[in-house]
Amino acid sequence: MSDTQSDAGPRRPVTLDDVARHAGVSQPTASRVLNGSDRKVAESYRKRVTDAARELGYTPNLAAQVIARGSSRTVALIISGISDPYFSAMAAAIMRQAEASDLRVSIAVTDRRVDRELDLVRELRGQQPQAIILAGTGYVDPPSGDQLVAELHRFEETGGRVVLISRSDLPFETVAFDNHEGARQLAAELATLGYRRTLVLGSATPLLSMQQRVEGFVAGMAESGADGIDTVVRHPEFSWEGARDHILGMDDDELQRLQLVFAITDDMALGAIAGLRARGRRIPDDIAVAGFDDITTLRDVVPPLTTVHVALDAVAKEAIKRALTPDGHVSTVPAYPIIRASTPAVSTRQVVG
Amino acid sequence: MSDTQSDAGPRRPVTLDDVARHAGVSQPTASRVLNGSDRKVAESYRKRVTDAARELGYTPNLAAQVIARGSSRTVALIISGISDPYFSAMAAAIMRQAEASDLRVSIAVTDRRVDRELDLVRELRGQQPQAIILAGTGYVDPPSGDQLVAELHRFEETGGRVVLISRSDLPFETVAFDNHEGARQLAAELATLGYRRTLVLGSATPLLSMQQRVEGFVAGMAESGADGIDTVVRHPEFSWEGARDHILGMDDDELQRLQLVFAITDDMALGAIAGLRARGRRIPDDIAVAGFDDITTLRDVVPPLTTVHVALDAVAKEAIKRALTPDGHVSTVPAYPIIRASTPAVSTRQVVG
DNA sequence: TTGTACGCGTTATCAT
DNA sequence: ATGATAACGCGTACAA
Repeated sequence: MSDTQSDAGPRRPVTLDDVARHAGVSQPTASRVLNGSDRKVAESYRKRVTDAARELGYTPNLAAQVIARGSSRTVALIISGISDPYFSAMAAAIMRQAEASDLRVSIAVTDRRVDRELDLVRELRGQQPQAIILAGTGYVDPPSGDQLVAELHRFEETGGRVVLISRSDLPFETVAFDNHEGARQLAAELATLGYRRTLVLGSATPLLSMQQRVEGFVAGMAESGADGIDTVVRHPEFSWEGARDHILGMDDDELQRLQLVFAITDDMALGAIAGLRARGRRIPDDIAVAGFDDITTLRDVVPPLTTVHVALDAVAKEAIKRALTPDGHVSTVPAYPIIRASTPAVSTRQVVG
Repeated sequence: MSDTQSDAGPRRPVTLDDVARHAGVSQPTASRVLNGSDRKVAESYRKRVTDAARELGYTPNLAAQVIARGSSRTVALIISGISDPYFSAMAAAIMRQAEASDLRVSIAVTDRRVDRELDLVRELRGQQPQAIILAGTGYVDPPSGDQLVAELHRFEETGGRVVLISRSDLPFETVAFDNHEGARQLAAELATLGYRRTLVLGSATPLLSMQQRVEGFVAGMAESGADGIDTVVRHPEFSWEGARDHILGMDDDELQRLQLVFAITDDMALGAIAGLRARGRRIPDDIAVAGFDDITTLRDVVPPLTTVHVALDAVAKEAIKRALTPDGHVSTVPAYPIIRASTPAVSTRQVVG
């Protein structure tokens, strides 16, 4: 009461105690009115407290609540990046779903650095989140896998939940989309369209879900039973640039005889297109291209890119559900191919060069 | 020591106390070793503590640290969305810079709902962050502006910092990029290229920075002094769809005589292109298009889109710097036009229709 | 250098 | 229904 509104240096934030005193009630009562769930407070008191809170501009100190309660209505999301259209869509979907369940999301980014993942889990564990969601990268042969598992187990032991998205490499609840099956179906459809000689652009970084896409595609092509199936798999750097550079560095003859490039992500497919164009190939007239993910960016790409669609909203919804209440073990969200103009039927296509 | 590793239900997380006891030292000593900055602890003790911590899998309870310290090495970022390529790039840049300063970033999304902004500030204030960074939307005539300002002031009074990005509508530290000047220069260059009859797609939502882009562009065109300058400004919904739909709904005659569409964001420019193509116009043969932001997506767009580039990294760096130590009041990061193939010189262009 | 004691803002337990 | 009082996990004077 003694300090004026003037700029008297950083003041202490308004606490529940201040509110209680201002309202002439005890601190627990104020707590019950403002934050507690059981509302057994007389109307007259209730009003005085809410008024005081508004007047003083009270905001509950979240940290204090977490400490006192022991839980935190927060989920921690560990994701490889956020500028990438795919991951940002994933993050957005998760935040949307989380908000619907009145959950805060704290995002941590690994930037594809393997060891960061372990550090982040350790750090996030300190936030006492309801759950830790690991989305994105999942290495085929996790370098610090044991430690990561140990850390996550500790988190589970203290009541936290661990949810994996698109990576079944660790022994925790997993929400997967069917990378293998999606790629397999895509290959099947493309084979039907007449494609035979394909370059598959995989990932130099050994990511499990990406490997599944490669394998699914190769299997789909093989299963088609068509004659002359010829699928070459390469593993450039896992990025737009990596795909483009690989195309740029290709042998001219090899490029010439190719009918189709399938990249394991749309991002790489777009990089491949950039490379192909730089080498004077027209799409789809000279060569067809297909990707995976069905990112939003595709709406602005010409020609429309054939890809595999993943229902990110469904994934996010399931992930948040799992984060709140444990379910079975692995659930799979379907992924299905969408054929667009970048892969027309081969028969109707001019044979060039 | 008495409990086994077995699944005996959710255990209590390991606390500093546990570590201290396990190491046979006092709790403050453990604190000094693991978290404190002054390292006046005997080497023998130090080792015992770190060993115990590792063995037990100790992680500091962040909430408790925040409470005890009163500060939090966290900045809160309030942003309109995260799936949008522009905002996700902004968020990514800020996270990158923050990490370099050993700061956590907690992201909150408004989804363009006006009132959310106020709610979020209130809520985030409870996290006791070092700073609150408001990026993105800034309304010309803020609906709940006074309350927002009051809330932010309270935050500042308690030692927090407020940093605005690209919106000088509120009386706080601001990192702006020169929307007006960038758009003005763009218009000047386009006028030089021979463009006269332009449709400007602004925003139905009254966003200050967007208004500046419109005004800058209009001014730039007018200042060119060229004959026949004819600039029409429209305000469709502020989105890809809004821009596309506006084009789709345009009068045929009006569309016919246009030479150029300038949209205040690349996102809208791409929507406009979609609309123009749906109406059978080729770009840039029939009509030219320019945007603003220079989002990453543009690398995959054909023809390459003329736009205004903003150095987001510089913006983010400045914002984080301000978040840590107050500076002047407003600093401006330059924005400069990049002419690409979507706006060729008019003289070299076929006059169609 | 190390330990004791207390405070941070909140919720929860228990009398009243 | 309300108010003392004790946690929660950690940092930090202060004393030893």
